[in-house]
Amino acid sequence: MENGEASLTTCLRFKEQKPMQNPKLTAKQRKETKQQNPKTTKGRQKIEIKEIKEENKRQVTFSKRRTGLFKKAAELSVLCGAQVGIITFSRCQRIYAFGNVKTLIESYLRMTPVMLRSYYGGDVESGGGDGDGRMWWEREVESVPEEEMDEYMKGLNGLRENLWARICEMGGDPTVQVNAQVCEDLMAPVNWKMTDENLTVRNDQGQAGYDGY
Amino acid sequence: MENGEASLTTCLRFKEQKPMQNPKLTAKQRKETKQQNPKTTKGRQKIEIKEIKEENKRQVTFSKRRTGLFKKAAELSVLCGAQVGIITFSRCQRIYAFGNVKTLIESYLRMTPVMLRSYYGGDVESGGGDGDGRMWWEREVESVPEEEMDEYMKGLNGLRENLWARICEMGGDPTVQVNAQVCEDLMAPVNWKMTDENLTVRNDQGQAGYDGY
DNA sequence: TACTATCCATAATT
DNA sequence: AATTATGGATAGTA
Repeated sequence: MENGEASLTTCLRFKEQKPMQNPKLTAKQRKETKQQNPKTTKGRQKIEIKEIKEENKRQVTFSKRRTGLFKKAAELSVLCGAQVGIITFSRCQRIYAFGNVKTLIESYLRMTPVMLRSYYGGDVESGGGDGDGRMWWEREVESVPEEEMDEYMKGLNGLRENLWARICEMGGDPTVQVNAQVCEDLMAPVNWKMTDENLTVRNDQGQAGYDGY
Repeated sequence: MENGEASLTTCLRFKEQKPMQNPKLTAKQRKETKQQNPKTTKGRQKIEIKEIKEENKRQVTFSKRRTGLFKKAAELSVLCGAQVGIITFSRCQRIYAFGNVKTLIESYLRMTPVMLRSYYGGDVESGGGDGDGRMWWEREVESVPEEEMDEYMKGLNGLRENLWARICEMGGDPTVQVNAQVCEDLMAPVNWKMTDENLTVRNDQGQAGYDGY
């Protein structure tokens, strides 16, 4: 740990040589003495990337860095004409989302081949289904021959279960639907303005002025 | 446009006073002259946040900033014990994703009340369904009374269409399923290591060494 | 919350 | 791709 020791030494030396600030001085006095001794804080120090234990510090960091992350995402989107969506769950499962998350999720799922598979029948029949270019689960109920009806029902039922299972895979009671206020079209592709209100999505009505973590 | 003029002036002055570098010098010679004249480039300059027109420059910026964004997301996740997922579509609809996107999407959808509504029947019946605490679409086919079967079928069929419609809402041919190689569990909560291979998700097999945008 | 010194991401350049 | 100098994000403090 030569590195750690080195930075510790630096830190101590700093403290010994320059006591940060005389707490007895008023703000005005501090401002006046700035010219002679401009160093009033240690400024930003390097931190190790590991979980922050202190609850309060962690909340502050989460708030600051989340804001920074969303700002970077907005810049990336504008500069490069890309769509960017971010979903964040804080420790206490509060959602913070950035971008047109709903649309992006749908695009994402559409490009994910595992989405629609029959629960009972294994993989979706490849090659376009039953001769008319549609998958079996795309056919009208009325077009299913009577003799295939039972199998079709089973498949459809399984598909429904499978979809629901996928949605609820994370656990928890599937019948409980948290009534989240979900922002959906936050980010215009150009001239997007960054405000905390635009960025932050809350599960409940947090008190104003308290970030809520 | 005082600002633009000012920065232009600055730029010109720099060029006039300090020609960046003599192109005739070898790398070794440049390194040796560093001590006398340390300024060899203009370094990072301030840019306006607007769409980059030059294709090549935009690709480079997208690659750099995407990497930076994902790194920030990883740090946020580790420092604050939060789950973070990012979905990015480049201009040419190439997916780049970060984090356990699948899981986060499922959580997100679970907290979104609009997910499951009957296509025909309007809203899901509130209050727990038909007396056994389950929604109608959760019931086994076998438990549906004969006289309700037709309506049930219609509802189920509608539900299926509704789900699929939601998934495909973005447009495009729903039967086309791009075989995306989707990373699913990229980010361990702690000790997560940042490598380009871990971060980048491609829709196709790009040539090695070419970022592909 | 606001400030400030520091450090890191990245625009420009090779 | 690699390098360098700058600009902006942010850790620490008040």
